[in-house]
Amino acid sequence: MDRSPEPSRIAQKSSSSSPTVQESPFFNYASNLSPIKSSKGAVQYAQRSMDTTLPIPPPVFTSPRMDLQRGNSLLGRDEKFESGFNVYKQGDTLTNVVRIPSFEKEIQSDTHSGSVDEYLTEPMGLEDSMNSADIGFTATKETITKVVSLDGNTENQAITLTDQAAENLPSGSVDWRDNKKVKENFPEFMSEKDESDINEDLLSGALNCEQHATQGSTLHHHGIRRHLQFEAALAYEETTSYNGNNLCSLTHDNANVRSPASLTNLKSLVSFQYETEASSNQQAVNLFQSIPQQFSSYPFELLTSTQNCGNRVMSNPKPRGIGLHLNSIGISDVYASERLNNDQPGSQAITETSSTSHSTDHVNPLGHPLHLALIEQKTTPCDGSMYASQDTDKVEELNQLSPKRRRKRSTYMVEGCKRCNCKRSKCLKLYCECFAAGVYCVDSCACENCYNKPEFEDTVLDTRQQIESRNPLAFAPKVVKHADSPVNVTEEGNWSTPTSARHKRGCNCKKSKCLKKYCECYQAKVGCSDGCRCEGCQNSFGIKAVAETIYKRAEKWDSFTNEKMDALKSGNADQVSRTWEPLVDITNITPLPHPSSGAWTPSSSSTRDNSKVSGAQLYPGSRFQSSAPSSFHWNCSPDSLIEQLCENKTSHSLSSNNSFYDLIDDDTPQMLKENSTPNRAVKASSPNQKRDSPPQFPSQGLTSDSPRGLRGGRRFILQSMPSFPPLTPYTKYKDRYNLD
DNA sequence: GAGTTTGAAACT
DNA sequence: CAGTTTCAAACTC
Repeated sequence: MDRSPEPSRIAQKSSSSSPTVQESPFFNYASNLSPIKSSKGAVQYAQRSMDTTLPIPPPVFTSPRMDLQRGNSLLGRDEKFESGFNVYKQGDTLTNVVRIPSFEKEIQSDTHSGSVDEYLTEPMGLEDSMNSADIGFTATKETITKVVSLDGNTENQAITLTDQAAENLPSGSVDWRDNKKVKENFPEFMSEKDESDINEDLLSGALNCEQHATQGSTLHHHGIRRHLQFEAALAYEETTSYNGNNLCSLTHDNANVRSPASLTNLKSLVSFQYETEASSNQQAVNLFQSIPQQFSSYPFELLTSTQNCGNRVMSNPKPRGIGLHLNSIGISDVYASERLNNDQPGSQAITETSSTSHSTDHVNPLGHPLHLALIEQKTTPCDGSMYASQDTDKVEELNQLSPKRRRKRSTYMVEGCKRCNCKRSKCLKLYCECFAAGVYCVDSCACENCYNKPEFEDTVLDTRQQIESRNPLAFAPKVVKHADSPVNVTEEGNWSTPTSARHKRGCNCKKSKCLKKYCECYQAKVGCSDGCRCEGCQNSFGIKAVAETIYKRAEKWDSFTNEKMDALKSGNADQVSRTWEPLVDITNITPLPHPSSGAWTPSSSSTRDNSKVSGAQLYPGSRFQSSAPSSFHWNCSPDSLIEQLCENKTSHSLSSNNSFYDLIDDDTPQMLKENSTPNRAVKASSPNQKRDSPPQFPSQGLTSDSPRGLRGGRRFILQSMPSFPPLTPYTKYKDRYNLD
C-alpha cells in the first residue's frame, strides 16, 4: 500500500509559480527550501523565508551563490515581497536576501559591481535596473517596512522598531553617491572619517550593533545603521572589486569585539566574500583564516560539504540550537582537525577547497549565536553525487593526507558520493536521503519513480510542507552541536571537542548497540545522549554505555550497601562481608560518574532509567565526566565506611582526605540524620536531575549551608578526582580527553 | 548481487 | 502516544 500522496495531485495543489509565505511554527531552515534553477541551470533548493520570530534571532544568511547571475537586474521592491521566499527567482535571476538579526530584515543583495565604498556612495549602483538614481535611504525604509509586514509574529515589534527608526531618518531620500550629503544625514554612520574608513565602519558597526540592540532608545537608530551596513556588506559581497586586505584588517581591528551574533555576522560577511571570491582571491582565504584565530573562543565550524554534486545543492541555515548537519559532520571534523593540528587552521583546507569551488552555498550560523557554520558546497563535477561529506571515514582519511594528496582525494570523495536507491517512496519521503537532505535526486540515483526532481518542483515543495506540518524539524540537521555544553565551556578550556555534537532526536537502536551505521548517532559520529532510547548502547562516540555501567554498578553497590546495613543492624556483618567479598573492589571503583548530578544515585527506582542521562553530562570530556564522583575511591573498606556512616559521623577516617564527611556534614546533614544509610546519603548529594548550569567548583568553604546536595557532590567530586578508578569505559575517555 | 537485518519514518 | 507497517540503508553471505 502506498501511503504517499499522489505527486500529481500534490502538484495540482501548488500549481502556482508564486510560492506563498509558509509560516512555520519553528525555525525553518532546511525545510524552507524550494527548488530554484539558477541562471546556470543548477538546481537546488533555495532558501525560503525564515520565520524566526525571536527578538534577536540568529542571523541567517541565505544562499550567496556562485551561480548568481551577475548583472544589473533587480527585482522591484514590490516584486520582491510578493514571495515568502528569501531567495527569489525572477526569470533566471536569483536574488539573495539576508535576514538581519534583531530586525528581521531581509536585504536584497543584487548582482552588481562596486566595492563597499562604491556601494555606500552609490548605494544602489543599480540605476539601470531600478531606473532611479536616487533610491537611497527611502528605498531602504520601504524595504524594512515591507519585510516586517511579512514577519508574522514579530510584526508588531519590528514595525515599531521600523517606525522608530523611521523617525530618525532624515526626510526625503539621500543620494548615497553624495558623500557630503550622506555624512550630513548620517553623521554617526559616516562619521568624519575618511572614506577609506568606511569599510571599517561597516564591520565594526556590524560587530557593535548587536551590543546596541538592547539599548533602548538607541536601538532603532543602530538598527537602521546595521541594516545599512549589512545591505552594504551584501552588496560588498556581491561585488568583484574588493579589498581583501582591508576587510582582513578589520577583522583584526575588531577582534576584541565579542558579540557572538556580530561575530557571526562578520564571519558571514567574510564567508560571503569567500564564497564568491574564493577561487580567485586568496585574500578571502586569508581572511577566513584569521577569524578562527581571532575568535578562537568561539566554536566555529567550517562545514564543508560536497553535496553540490551535479548541480544539486542544499544548505541549511541552522537555527539556534541546531548545529551540524548530519551531512556535514565529517567535514566539520576536518576543520576541527585542521585547527588543532595546524597553526594555520583551515587555511589549507580552505585554500584547497576553494581551488575547486565554483559555487558555495550560504553561511549558516549554527543556531547558537556563537556558532557559525560555513558550508562550502563543492561543485566539482560529480554527476550528481552527493553526501561525500557524510562519509566521514573518507574525510578523516583525507585529513591525514598531505595537502597535495588531499586535494586529489577530495575529488575522489566527491566522485564517490552516494545516491539514493528508493523504490517505493518516490523520493518524496524522508526515507530518501536526497529528499531528506533537501536536494534533488540526480540521474545517477538508482531510485525508481522519482519525483524528487526539478520538474516536480511543486510536488517536492508541497510534500516537504506536508512533512513539515507533521514535524517542523523534519528537515532540520540531525546532529546538534551543543556549543554551550559543558564540554565546551570548561574552565580548563581544553575539553572542547567536536563530539559535543549530539543527534537531535537521539537514536532508538535495539540490536545494533549503536555500533553500526544503523544507528544515526553512530553514523554521524556523535555519542548517544539522553535523547536516545537505545538499548545496550555501546556507541564509541558517546558514552551512554557509561550510564548503563553506572547503573549496573550503582545497583550492585546499592544491593551491597543495603544488605550490609541490614547485616549491621542484625549483627551479621561478617557474614555479609564474606558474601560481598567479590564486590570489595566496588569501594574503589564504585560508581562511575552519575551522569545527571555529579553524584551517583544507586538503584533507586528513579535511576532505573538513568541510562537516559544528560548526554552532555555523560559526555566524554564533559566536565561532569571528570568531575563526577566516579572516583569515590574510598580507601576504606565497605565495612568501615558503613560503620562510620552509621555510627560515628565524626570519624574522618574515610579516606586520605575528609571530603566525604565534609560533604555529609555540610550538604546532606539532614539526610544522614534522618537516614543513616549511605545509600540515601549519596542520594542526597546527587539529585537526579539535569544540571543546567556549569558546575561550581568548590572554592567556597566547606561550610556551605546550601541545602542542595549537588554542591556537596561536586566538592566531593573534586577532591576525589585524582583517584579515578580504572574502569574501562572511563579510562577510554580519560585517555581520549586527557582527563586527570 | 541477493537476501537479511535494522531502525527511522510513516501510519493507525 | 504507543504500536504497527513501510521503507531504504546497512549489513551479511
